[in-house]
Amino acid sequence: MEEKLKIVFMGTSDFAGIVLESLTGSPYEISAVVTQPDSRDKKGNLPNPVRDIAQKNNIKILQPEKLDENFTNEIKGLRPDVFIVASYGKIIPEKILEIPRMKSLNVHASLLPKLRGPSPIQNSLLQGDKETGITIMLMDKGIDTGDILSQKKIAINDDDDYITLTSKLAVAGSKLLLHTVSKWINGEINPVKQNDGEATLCQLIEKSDGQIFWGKSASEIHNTFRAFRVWPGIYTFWDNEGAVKKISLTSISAEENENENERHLGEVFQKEDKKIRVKTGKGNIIIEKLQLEGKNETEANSFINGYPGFIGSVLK
RNA sequence: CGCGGGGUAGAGCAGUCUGGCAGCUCGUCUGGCUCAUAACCAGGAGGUCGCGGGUUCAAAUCCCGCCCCCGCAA
Repeated sequence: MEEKLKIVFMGTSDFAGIVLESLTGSPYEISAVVTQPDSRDKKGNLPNPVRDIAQKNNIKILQPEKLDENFTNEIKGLRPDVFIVASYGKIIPEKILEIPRMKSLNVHASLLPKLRGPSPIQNSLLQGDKETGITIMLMDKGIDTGDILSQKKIAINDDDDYITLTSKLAVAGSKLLLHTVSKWINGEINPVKQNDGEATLCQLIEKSDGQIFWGKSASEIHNTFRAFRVWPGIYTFWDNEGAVKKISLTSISAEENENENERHLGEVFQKEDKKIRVKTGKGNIIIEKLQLEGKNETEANSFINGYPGFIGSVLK
């Protein structure tokens, strides 16, 4: 009888949560889950699906502040056969990656070498791509530069946003991972080097990336909205009779082929159908729901009942 | 003690500083008008002004305590 394969899982996001969930149903043993420390908030802890799923399945949870020597020794003590990493959120030192005899596998949400880095899902949406995918690869000291074990393409629909695309990718990624792991441990896969010449990089997303530039086209702004659906969202500034307030747009659509030449960029207006529109560099954005700073999210039509001056103002 | 905005009719808001009839826009109901509308006209219903206490002839408004929602920062 051979022993069960011992996995240590490392991950933090929603994407990682779905992958972990599928591993809990696999024939392998999950020795421990490593995830980011909980960030605290006045209103309670930020959700961490990985932590929650591990808790539910009675899996040991490690939330180290630093991936230092103490942590390295703790992991060594678990004698893992393989690491599985899915958007952990920190760069993992080579010393740790080298611990398992069957190496460290990463589930990355792009078709590598395209979109290496921490935000592949958002960036595929930002670029308006029609297709992305999942790559399972071996981890090395570079960022998403390791040899590829398997890949699967996923179509992006026009109505996909960060939430739906993450879910699609995670579900497909989970399947591909289980498949790949079983072949990998049986020595049935030859890793393939990445073509570095075709590589593209994506950056960590910052809150300020969510600010809208009205000079961009409606479809570019809408792509930003799709990409930043969960975080950081998209926002703009409204001068309400001298008081400049931040407004988050929480539901919008794009109207690419309309052109209101006589209006300013960022000007808010209505047409016969009463929808709230904003002029952009190319086409209009229709605002369906929004949230004024300090207030709850509201329907755009309700908002203008209370703030009729919104129509005709110019957003910055 | 991190900084700040807010809770008033089903929805969105004004009114609070300076106490004095509970307001606006939308929705809703009734009737009218129109070839027609997310249009227009007339009329109506709908409120423990977040909760508790205090001051006052009089409190949405001033004072004290509490609850809840949200933005920023981390």
